[in-house]
Amino acid sequence: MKPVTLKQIAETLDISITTVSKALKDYPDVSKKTKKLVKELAETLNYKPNVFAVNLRTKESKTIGLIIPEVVHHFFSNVIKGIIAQAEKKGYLVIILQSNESYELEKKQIDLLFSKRVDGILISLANGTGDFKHLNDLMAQDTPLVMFDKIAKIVNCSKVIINDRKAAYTATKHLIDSGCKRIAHFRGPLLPQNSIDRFLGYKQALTDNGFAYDPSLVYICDCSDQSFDEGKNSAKQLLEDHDDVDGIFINTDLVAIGALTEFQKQGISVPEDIAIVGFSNWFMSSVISPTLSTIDQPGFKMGKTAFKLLYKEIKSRKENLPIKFKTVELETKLIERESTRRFHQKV
Amino acid sequence: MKPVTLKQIAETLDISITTVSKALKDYPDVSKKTKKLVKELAETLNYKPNVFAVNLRTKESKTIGLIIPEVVHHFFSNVIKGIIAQAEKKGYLVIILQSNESYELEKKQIDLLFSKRVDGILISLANGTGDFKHLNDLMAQDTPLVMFDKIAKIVNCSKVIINDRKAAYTATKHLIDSGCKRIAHFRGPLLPQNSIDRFLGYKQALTDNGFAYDPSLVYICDCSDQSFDEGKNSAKQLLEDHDDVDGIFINTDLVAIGALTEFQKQGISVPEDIAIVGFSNWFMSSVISPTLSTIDQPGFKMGKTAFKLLYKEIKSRKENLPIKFKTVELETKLIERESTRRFHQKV
DNA sequence: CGATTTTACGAAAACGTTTTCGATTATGTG
DNA sequence: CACATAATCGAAAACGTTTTCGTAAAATCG
Repeated sequence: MKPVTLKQIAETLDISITTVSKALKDYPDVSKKTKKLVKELAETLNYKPNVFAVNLRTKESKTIGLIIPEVVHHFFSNVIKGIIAQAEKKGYLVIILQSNESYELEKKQIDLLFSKRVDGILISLANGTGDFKHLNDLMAQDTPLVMFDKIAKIVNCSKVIINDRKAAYTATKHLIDSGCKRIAHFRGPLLPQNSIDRFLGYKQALTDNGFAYDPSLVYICDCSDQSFDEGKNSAKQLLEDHDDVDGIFINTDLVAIGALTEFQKQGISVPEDIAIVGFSNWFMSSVISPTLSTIDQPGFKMGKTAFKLLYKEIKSRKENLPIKFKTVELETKLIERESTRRFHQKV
Repeated sequence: MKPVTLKQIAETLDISITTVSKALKDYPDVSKKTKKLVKELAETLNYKPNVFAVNLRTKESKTIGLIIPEVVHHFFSNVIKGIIAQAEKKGYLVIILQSNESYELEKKQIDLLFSKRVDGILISLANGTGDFKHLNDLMAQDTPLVMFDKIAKIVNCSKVIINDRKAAYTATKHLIDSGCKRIAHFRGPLLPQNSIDRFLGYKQALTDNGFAYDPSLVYICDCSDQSFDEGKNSAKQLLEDHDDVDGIFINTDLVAIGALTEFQKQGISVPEDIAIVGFSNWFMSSVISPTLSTIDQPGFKMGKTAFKLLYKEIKSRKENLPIKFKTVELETKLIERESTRRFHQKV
């Protein structure tokens, strides 16, 4: 009933534990004969090394931690999938924790993962996180850390991101190229760098192309569970406030779809009256009517590369090589769909 | 730089390791005085017990494994969230693996988790899984296992499910009560028990209410990534095959929304021409137009209770209590929305 | 055949806890 | 004061592995 150990194999074969261990790991100083004997017995006894002992000896667990603001999220769940897939390839397991966008929770979870002695941590920051002591402490204690998507530029570690600003610029430029003359923006919450960057990209696209930036055209959506409703509400508000807006760049597909729904309800036609570009390329955006132009945000790939960076760092540390932090910026691309398909007047 | 150990505390305080360990765990046979001393020093040194050693000693890792067919899935991601939330409450961490609906992968992952010596495993079966040796082996080797949602009735372990058959019956009955005279069914793949049960519930609702069961009204959707498109295609096919269908019970909300989209495109109005009931209560179904009637499937709660059952089993095993397997059936409820709001003619 | 190198093996320490059980000291009782 | 009891403590084993280093036997060589 009890799990087989090296000791048992050693005793039944009447050799030492050392030799058994070495045989199983193909050390050169054990004969082919005994290797074969040991391996066969191990096989028939279904021997599995006790990871607890291995961890203790080797000081590593082949496990990494992942802290994510929200699991139920189309983008993040794709990231998770990418991370798990890549980790599995390298023999790593991943423990997932959810910060619920709370700084306090995030701090606790970092602590928890550290005390669990994971080999490294992958994190996408909570919106509330403005202090980074917990992250710097972690790294000071020799735990590799890489941040993705929602990052802190100040923290010195590897990162994988998209260029939110550039992507937003492209999205807004696309509205301009589509002939929009007055372009609004539904932005995300004030805190995370991403919504700031997207906002800045929007703004710069405007000014670069001779448009005046008008703060009254920027609406804030607190992208929570109610994203969809916030889209609807902001759309409603926009219609009350302005009658000349003919294009909107929206922080997120779900909010955009909310807005779209509201417009359709009020008889505003998209894209003829108002063109819309979303963000994320959520699968639903290719599915609704009109299909939604958007920025493709490669979640799965982000997960994969985030793990790859972490893996490199773990390896470097083991081999005592110098570790150099890297920031990789993943390509986004504009997906043109019906919601911006108007009379094109490219400049 | 190196982590603090009991030994270091013991040496600086000039007492034994034993006493330090006991002091930290509030054993009765150590004086308040030394307890205070030890605890204070541990605090200032930021002592964290080495989990690897603890695991080895106690033979448990306070970690459970979770195998799920697909992470990027509205229902499953809610289950994941529920599991993580409940596990965290009890001090457990969860390792997530994805089977991609593959039996082979599932088997490997069970093996992997077993060799990682997780304290227990939560699983929702892959569609392809028809053989259960890997699960029975696992349990024979003393690893607690509980299955949820996609289960195997044959395997003797705790389970948490919904009554798919009953829910489907309710959904279909609702169509009948809404005045539908000829009701189709878009079912899921042939294998998993869930789609079989939903199909059976549909069938029984028909026959119980004096409707003839017509196999030609049952369409199969292989609920993969392309669920939405399958919904569209099945809808298209249905319109070609039959012109008298006025109600459909659909295996999944996403497929239902696909069908809905196709109907709208072809000028079939929902619910007037065809009423639709979906399954899952995906948030999108309350958001599209017309809003979709559906069966609410409590993913988050399912995750929580699945962990609770597993936790109980882990505890029982530790205390050598007899373990009794339990199957808990979670309530589903019909959500009536616009897609079935016709001339009600309740019997 | 003696010297040297290879080959094959094992003893033992170490990783950091937890827990049993025995020993020592302090306290209480008559 | 002698003795029993209670209060504190620590030695040591155990969990199962990995790895260093030493040694004995076998093979090689001149």
